[in-house]
Amino acid sequence: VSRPKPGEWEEGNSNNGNKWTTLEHKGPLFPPEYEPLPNNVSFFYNGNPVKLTLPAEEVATFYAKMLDHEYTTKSSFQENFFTDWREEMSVEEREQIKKLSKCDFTHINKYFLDKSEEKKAMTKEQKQVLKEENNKLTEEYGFCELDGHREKIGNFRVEPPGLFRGRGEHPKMGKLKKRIQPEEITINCSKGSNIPVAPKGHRWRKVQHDNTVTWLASWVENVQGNFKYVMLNPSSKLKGEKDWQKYEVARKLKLKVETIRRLYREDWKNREMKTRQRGVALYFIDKLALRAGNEKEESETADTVGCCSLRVEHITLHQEKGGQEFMVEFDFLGKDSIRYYNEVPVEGRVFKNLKLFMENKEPEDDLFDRINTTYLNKHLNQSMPGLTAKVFRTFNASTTLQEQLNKLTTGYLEEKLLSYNRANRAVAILCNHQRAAPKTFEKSMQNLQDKVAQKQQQLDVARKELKDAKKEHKRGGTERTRKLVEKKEAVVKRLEEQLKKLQLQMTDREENKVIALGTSKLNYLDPRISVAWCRKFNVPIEKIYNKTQRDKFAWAIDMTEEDFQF
DNA sequence: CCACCCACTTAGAAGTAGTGAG
DNA sequence: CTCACTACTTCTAAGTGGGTGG
Repeated sequence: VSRPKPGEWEEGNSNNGNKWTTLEHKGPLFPPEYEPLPNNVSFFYNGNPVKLTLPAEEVATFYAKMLDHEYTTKSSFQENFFTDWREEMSVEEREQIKKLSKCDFTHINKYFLDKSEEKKAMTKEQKQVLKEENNKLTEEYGFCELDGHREKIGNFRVEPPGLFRGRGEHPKMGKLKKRIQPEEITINCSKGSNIPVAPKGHRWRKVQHDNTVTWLASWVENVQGNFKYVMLNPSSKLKGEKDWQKYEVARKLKLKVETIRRLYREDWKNREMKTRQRGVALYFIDKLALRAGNEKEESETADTVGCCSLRVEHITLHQEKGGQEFMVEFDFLGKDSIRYYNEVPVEGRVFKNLKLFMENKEPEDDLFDRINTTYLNKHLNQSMPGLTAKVFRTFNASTTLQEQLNKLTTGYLEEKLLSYNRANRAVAILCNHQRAAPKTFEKSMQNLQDKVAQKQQQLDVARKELKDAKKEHKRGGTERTRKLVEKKEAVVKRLEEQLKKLQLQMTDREENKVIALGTSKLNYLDPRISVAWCRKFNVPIEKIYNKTQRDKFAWAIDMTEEDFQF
């Protein structure tokens, strides 16, 4: 399939706001109907088995499946679940079941555990059959036709019902996420196309033909009232083009950033408080890659903040700390309730301004009380069309990667990769990308450690053997002893190499404990930087991007620009 | 302005498949 | 061949930011 190259995208259909001309798809795929529990599996209340009505039973299974999850130990999860569960009960059930503490889901839990064991224990052939069935569904529902191209859909399945799992201290955790009916779903496709057929006995909420948006189907989720969309996979032209544009905006910022920095530094001395706050907020966003920090609905969501929504309690000023002047200590929960902790030396003027912003305020007051993200973005847009707060993250992340990669040395492939990963981790640290340490982390480190020890031992033995061989050769040098020395030398060399590689691998793993090298960084790093680096240092692209990533970045991997610089 | 609506990107966790050592 | 572990994929929550209308 021939596609326009990124350079040609600009002139393409981006001007008029239309996202496509034709769009045809099969509609989203619904999760299977609820399968009632067999009669020998019981829910117990107050020690007695209780046969639940189907709707109540289904919700009970959601909880039962999560019994060994930390969520179920949290009181707000329990309370939210119980309240919503009771809504699904019959009058009689509601009368009978009044306390979660008297509910016993362990039998149901065991039933599902056994079931998953059974599934694991299936024969190869049975598993193959299941896989085939799944492939068939993906083949049928997982693709659409957009402007004559067959494109992969990102999420073609309707989200199944379950219990809401918020991140952090989410006030709505445990609430029932209801089953979505076709009657709630809006379909978006082109006028003349084959309209998706709703499941038997059902109809869609609405079928529309709006080509100014990119989604194929949408519905409103009941827990928070948010919109949910079925959209294309990142490998699609539509998403790829958008991604490319994002990096082009970031590159444009690179040309302007010095001017913008000069301007916000000027703002620090402005007589208006609002302007000063704007200047300091931008400084944080630029220097620390903080997120913009939109306001969010209190008590509806976890208490997290970004730059503009920082509160006085989130920073501590130190005139002097650790031998450095004007230190600001940040401690707050950001997106996904990931903790941001940082001690940063700032310029005297910034420090003075922060003091001013905090004067006569309570800890829970906004630090930047005169500004918000809309105001900030409007201001940024005046400096450069298309510039918003989030562009700084893309710009700073990509710039950091480029700088790190520019100072690389050569060596073994493993050494190059370690350096590459380190450059990536520098970005992850900048963006505060973290993850919970994997449960098996310590163990896997130990395994590597053991491997290293084993290799070291082999090496010791080999060295000893080499020494002996050399001795023997010295005593009476023959062709045979010379060959032996050569052979032993080769063995030692090979083992040394293997040991070194193992150690490199171990270092990499260790450094990867909490600093995520997952998918997050991919959102900020212009793939052309990495592709150019691979070419320059003769590293196969598969070593740094897996299949999914290569699909996503096909537009960059195909690029002809040999010596791309961000 | 502000509140709300909507569409889209970004994010870590969870789930699954593949792989390599024993 | 099996099983444990890892690497990859999927899932969906949680952000950003534009628009609109009062």
